[in-house]
Amino acid sequence: MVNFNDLFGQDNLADVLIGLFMFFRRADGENEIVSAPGNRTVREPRVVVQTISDIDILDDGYRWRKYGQKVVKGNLNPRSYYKCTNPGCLVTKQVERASHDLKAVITTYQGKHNHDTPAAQESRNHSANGSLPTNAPSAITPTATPHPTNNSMNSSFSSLGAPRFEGQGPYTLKMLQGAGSFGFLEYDNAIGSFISQ
DNA sequence: CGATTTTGACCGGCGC
DNA sequence: GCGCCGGTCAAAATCG
Repeated sequence: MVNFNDLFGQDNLADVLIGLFMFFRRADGENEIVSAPGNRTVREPRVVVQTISDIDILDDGYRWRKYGQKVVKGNLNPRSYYKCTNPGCLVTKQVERASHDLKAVITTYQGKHNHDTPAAQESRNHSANGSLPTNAPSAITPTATPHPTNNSMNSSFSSLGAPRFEGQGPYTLKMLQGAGSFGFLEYDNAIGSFISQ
């Protein structure tokens, strides 16, 4: 396992974390309408994070236990399923690499942690831990400034291999140049229309 | 020795 | 009703 601190302390980090994009949307049942058919039990917030990394396991400060691995259609690479090991925390995440971009690791989080990050990392979490992350994995915010590796990594996620993003919550991510700042973009139904049309 | 990974089987939903 | 597909379980193996 590698955690962010380790990552940022090592040399191979050079290629590890360049751009990071997160798209999130709250669906915790507050303002979200989940009565639409086909949207039954899956209404937890989903966060899709794409990172550029050589390694698949990006430790975001939580502890995960792998519970499955599957090869999904449209992607040669297997997808791994992880669960948060903290008691009472049902957060899951799945990690897979982009179909043809072996450097792109797509991590999909589901649910919210109801506990603090295991006291392992305190990577400049200037924010008060009192209120847990609302819907964004705050632990993932890269602290170190990416390097000026001007890889024009504009792999637009046009037809991302991620299936089941149709209809309801198409969260996608796009890459920016992580020249020290990352952006949040919301592709509300852009992909949705792309698929359903 | 406990925790975690591995890997195949199993299950439920969906489309045909 | 059947088969495909994605997701989870669970037993054995492995790691630290």
